[in-house]
Amino acid sequence: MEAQSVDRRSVQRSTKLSEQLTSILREEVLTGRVRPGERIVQSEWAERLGVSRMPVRDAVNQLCTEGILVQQQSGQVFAAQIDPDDIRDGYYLNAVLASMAARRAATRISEDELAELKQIHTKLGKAAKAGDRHEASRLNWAFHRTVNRAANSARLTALLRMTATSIPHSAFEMVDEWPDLAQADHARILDALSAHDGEEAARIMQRHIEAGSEPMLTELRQRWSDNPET
Amino acid sequence: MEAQSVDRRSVQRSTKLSEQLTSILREEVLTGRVRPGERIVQSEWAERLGVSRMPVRDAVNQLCTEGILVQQQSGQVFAAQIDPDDIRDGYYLNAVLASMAARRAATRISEDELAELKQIHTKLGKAAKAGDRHEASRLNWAFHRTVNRAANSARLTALLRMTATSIPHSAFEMVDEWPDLAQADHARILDALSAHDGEEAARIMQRHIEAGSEPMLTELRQRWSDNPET
DNA sequence: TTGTTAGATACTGGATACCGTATCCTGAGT
DNA sequence: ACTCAGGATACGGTATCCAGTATCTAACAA
Repeated sequence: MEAQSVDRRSVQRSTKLSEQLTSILREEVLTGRVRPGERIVQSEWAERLGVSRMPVRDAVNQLCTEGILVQQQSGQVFAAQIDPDDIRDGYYLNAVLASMAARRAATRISEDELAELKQIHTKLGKAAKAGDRHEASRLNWAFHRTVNRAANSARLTALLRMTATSIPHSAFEMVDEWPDLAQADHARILDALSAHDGEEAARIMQRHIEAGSEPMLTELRQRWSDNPET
Repeated sequence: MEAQSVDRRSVQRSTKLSEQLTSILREEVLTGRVRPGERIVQSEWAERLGVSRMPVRDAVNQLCTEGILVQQQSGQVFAAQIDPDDIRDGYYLNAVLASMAARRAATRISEDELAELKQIHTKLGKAAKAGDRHEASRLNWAFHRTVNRAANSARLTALLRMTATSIPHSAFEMVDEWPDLAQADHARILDALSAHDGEEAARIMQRHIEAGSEPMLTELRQRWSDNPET
């Protein structure tokens, strides 16, 4: 809970300050540094982070709609109680949304986008062979982002963004056998998209994401049972 | 697009101004009064609605995370293109979330909450018999809200709130045979919850919501095919 | 001692004014 | 017709201020 002011000059022009604060606060709650039920006071965090109240306000609002924070009628805001089930549901929901996106992408995807997807796919294969996990992870996210973008739905994109917040970006670097499984799934997804077969694409995508999240969930269950009450 | 300032004194103390504005703006976009792709300028809407920029800012942010509005890197905000598939997906997603909530409610629900649910259920039955559709609709929402609350997950609640925005509150008053179907489903859900059978509750809940949305979706498809390009 | 009430305190939502910056638009010059 | 410079525009953020309300505290009454 010590001071950790935000360095504006470093990232500035790219990201909005309120978004940085959203990430910081979300992390604080999700990692338990801010305890469940703890009250969040805008002005305190503003001072602590060395910013004005407004971007904190925006961040708090955002996290309330994400369900990371909870606002009661009085207006006071508290850290939500997040349990393993929430994480599990979050992953599953992400799979459902990604599957919807794949279905829609199949009917709308252009040749250019297919080509881009194939390129990412082969690059990912090379990175995996070379054992470059970081690059593989990056390309994996690029693959999925491209499919989601091809779905061409602002609403789906927004919901995916929300559910994705519970998934660590480095998640796939943890699992050993993941790259090979992913490559096989991606290939099938690519086929389904090329054939414009929405149902097939949706089916594979959902299984793909659920399978990918499984190792992380067991890992999480492990940690939680080690440490039942924080 | 004419002026329609907000009357504060009417609802005031209960709802935040920014939430009222969120509803208004969402409605404007969803009904097409604000055309897809049309630019949203905070200060214009602030003046039009007779409020300051700030609550408009909050509303715009909220709608961006809902995917009703889209913000591009430049910072400019535009009305999203919402198509029938988005609505369909929204309903389905709502069913998935409600099903998750039911599963969790089954394991956690208290005797008090079960009693409350039963009370709502019987009241709904009476209202339906009496042909009071408005009251029946209200009680239906109460029923589902109670189940969702029993799930006791801030995160699920938040996501449900988001998906619910695409569902008109009066939706169920439109469908003739709905009350009887709903009563039967609700009874089975109640049984599953009483027996603390999560999987059963989840299964029925999902089918229940999907079935309930079907008539509205055909209605929507109808309207859309009548009027293919707004 | 316990319960109630009145006052002090603190925090949020909102209004207002202002600044720096990035984008866009427009028009002049080539 | 094209490019580029400069102005207009709008957004994010800061700083203050205010009103309403919720919570806390402490005195007072039962």
